[in-house]
Amino acid sequence: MSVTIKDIARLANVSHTTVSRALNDSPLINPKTKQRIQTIAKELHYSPNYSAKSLVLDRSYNIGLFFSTLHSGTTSGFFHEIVRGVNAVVKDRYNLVVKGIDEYKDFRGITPKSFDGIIVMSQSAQDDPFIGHALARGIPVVVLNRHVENAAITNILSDDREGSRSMVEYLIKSGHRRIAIIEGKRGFSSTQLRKEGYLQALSRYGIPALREYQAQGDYDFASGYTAMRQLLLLEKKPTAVFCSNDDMAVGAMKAIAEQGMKVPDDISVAGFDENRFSAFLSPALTTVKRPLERISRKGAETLLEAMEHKQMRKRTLYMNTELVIRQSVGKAKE
Amino acid sequence: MSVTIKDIARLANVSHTTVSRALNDSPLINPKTKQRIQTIAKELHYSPNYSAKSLVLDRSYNIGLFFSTLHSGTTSGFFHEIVRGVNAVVKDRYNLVVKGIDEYKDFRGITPKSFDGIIVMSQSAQDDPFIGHALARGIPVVVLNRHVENAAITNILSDDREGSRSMVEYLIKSGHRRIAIIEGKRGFSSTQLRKEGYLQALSRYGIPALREYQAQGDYDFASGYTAMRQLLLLEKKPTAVFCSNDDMAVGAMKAIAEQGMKVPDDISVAGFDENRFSAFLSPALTTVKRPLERISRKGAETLLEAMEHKQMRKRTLYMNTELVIRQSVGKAKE
DNA sequence: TAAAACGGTGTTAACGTGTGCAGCGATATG
DNA sequence: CATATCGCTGCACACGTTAACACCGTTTTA
Repeated sequence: MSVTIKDIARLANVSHTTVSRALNDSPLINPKTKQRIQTIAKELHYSPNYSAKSLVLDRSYNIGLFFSTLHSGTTSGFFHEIVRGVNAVVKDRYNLVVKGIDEYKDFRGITPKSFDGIIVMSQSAQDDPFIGHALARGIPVVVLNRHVENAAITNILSDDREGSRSMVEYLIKSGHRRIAIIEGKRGFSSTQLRKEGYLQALSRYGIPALREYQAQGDYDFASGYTAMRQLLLLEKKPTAVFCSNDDMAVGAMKAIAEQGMKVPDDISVAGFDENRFSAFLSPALTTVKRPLERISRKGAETLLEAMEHKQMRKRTLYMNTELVIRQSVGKAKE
Repeated sequence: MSVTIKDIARLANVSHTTVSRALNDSPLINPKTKQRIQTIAKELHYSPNYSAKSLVLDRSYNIGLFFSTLHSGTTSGFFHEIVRGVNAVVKDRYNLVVKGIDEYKDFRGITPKSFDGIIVMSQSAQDDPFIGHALARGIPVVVLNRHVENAAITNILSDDREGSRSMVEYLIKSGHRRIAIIEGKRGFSSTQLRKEGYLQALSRYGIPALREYQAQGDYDFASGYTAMRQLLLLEKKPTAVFCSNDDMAVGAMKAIAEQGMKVPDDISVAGFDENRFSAFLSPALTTVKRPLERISRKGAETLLEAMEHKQMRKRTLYMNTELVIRQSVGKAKE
C-alpha cells in the first residue's frame, strides 16, 4: 500500500534503522548514505506514518482548541479571529482540532495521547470540569479569555472590567447620566466583568445604577434588538447605551432606527469587541478593542513553549484593551 | 504512566487479548468476564491509546476541514457556519482538524494515515493541486462550494448563478435599470458565478451591461465601502447595487450614508449570503440566502458515509438558494 | 604492537492495540 | 464410548517507527 521505511531500506540495501536515522537527519549516519536514502525516499514520495511515530514517541501531533460552545454566545467574528490567530502560530507543525466543549458527552477521549496540548477559549465556569479533566490527565493547558485559579495554568485575557469602565467613563464625560447597559450571555464571565466595569464607572461618578437600565442580552444580534426595544419603552429613556458586544450594538441601533430616532443625536450607542464591521456601520461604532488575535497568538506560543519544556508556568497575562472612538457616541443634550 | 489493556489484564487475570475483545464488546467473550473487565476498566479510568489503535486499524480518527484560506475572502460568518455545521455531524466521533490550505508549504503531511477523510471548502481553482493530492493518495474527499470535475468527488454547492440572477431580476422588476454590481474576490469561483447571474439577468431584460457599473471588491467590508464610493462618483449613478456578499453590502451602505443619501429611497442595495446580521441592519438587507449550514452538514454526512463504504460516488448536489426580501430594495423612482 | 576509541551500521526490542489460529474443557452427537 | 461441536480464552504476531545496545573494521593512542 503506502511506502514505509522498510521499503526504502530494501532499495538502499541498508537496515530500516539506518533509514529512520537518515530521514531524521541523525549525525550518526554517513553523509553519503544519508543522501542516497533521502533521494530514494523523495522518489518514492515517502511520508511517515504518524500513527506509528505517535505510538513510539508518545506525541499525538494534535493541539486542541476548545470553545465553550460553537453556538449561542460565540460570535462569528470572535470565533474566526481566534482560530486564525492560533493557526497562524501552529502552522503545519500540528493539527489544530477545533471543537465545542458541549459536543462531548464525556471527556474520555481527552487524553495526553490524543492531545499534546490544549487551548481553551473559555466563556464560563461551566468549562471548569473540562479544564480540570485535562489538567488531571497531565495535558498542558492554556486558558484564554477567562481567569481560572489553578496550579499549572497560563491565563491570557483582556481586562474587560477595565475596558468597559473606561468606556462608560467616556460616556459620562460626554455628559451622559442616564446610561443603560445591555448585558451579555448569562453565566459568561465576560458578561459579569463588563457589567462590573459599568457599575464601577457609575459609582465613581456618583451616578445611581438603576435596575431598569440594565437589560439582559445573550451576545447575539437579536438580543441586542430586543433589549433595546425594552429600554425604549421606558418613560425616562437612557441617553446612552453601553452594549456588551458589537453584535448587540447592531441590534440596538436597529431598534433605535425603527423608532425614528437617530444615533448619536437622540441616543448614543457604544459597543465592545471591535468587530470587523464596526467601522462600517452608520454611524461608525464607538467601541472597546479587545486584542483577540494577539491573545490567541500569545496563547498558542505559550502552549508550544510549555510543550517543549514540559513545564507549564502558572501565570496570568493581561492584554490591554483600547478605546476606539468613532461616531456613535455624542454629547448629551440636556 | 497511563493505564493500558495489559494493566487491566493483570488485574482481571486474563490475557490482554480478552481485555481487548471485552472492551470492544466482542460476542466471543463470556458476558460475565466481559462485565468484570469493563468495570475494572472504568475504575481505572482506562481510555484507549488512539495512536496504537490507529496504527493497527489503519485509521487516524481525523477529518480535515480545509479552507482555501482563513484570511482575506473568507468571511467570519461563512467560516463559523461551516465549522459549526460540520462539527454538528461529526460530534466526538472524529477530531475535526481545521486548516487553511495556504498554511501548507507542501502537502506531504496530507496522507490517508493522517486523515480518514477530507472536506474542502473551496473558493477557487487554486485549491485543485491540494484536492488532486488528496485524491491521488486515496483519501475520500468532499468538495463544498465549488464544482470540481473529477472521477471520485462529491460536490455540494449552492447555485450562485441562479441566486444572483433571480436577485437582479427582482431589482429589475422593481423598476431598476441602472444596476451596478460590486464583485467578490478576484479568482474566486463564487465571484465569477454571481457576476454571471447578474449579467444573465440584465441580458434577459435587454439591459446593456455597462462596464462602469461593475466594481471590483474582495468580499471584505472595506472593499464594499471603497467600491461604492467609486460608483457614487459616476455622473449617472446606479439606482440599485447588487453586492456579491452581505459584508460588502454593509460597506456599501456606509458609503451611501456618508453621501447623505438614503437606502432604499435614493439607492437600493442587495446582498448575497444572508449573514446573521443582515436582518438587523437599517434598513434590513434584502439578500440571497445560501444554505451554508445545510451544505456543510450534508457534506459531512456524505463524507462519513463514503468513509464507511470505502466508496466515494462522483456526483454534484445543488442546494437551493432563496430570495430574502426585506427593506433595502425599493421601487425605482423615475 | 596491543589496546582503546571511533565512525558507521545492524539486531533486537519496544510502544499499545487487534486478530488468526490453536487449544481447552464441556456438551452434544452418532 | 469415541468423536464432533461449541463456547471461551490465550499465544503469537502484526502495524511502522524509534532507540539502546552490540558489532565490526579502521584509526588513534599508549
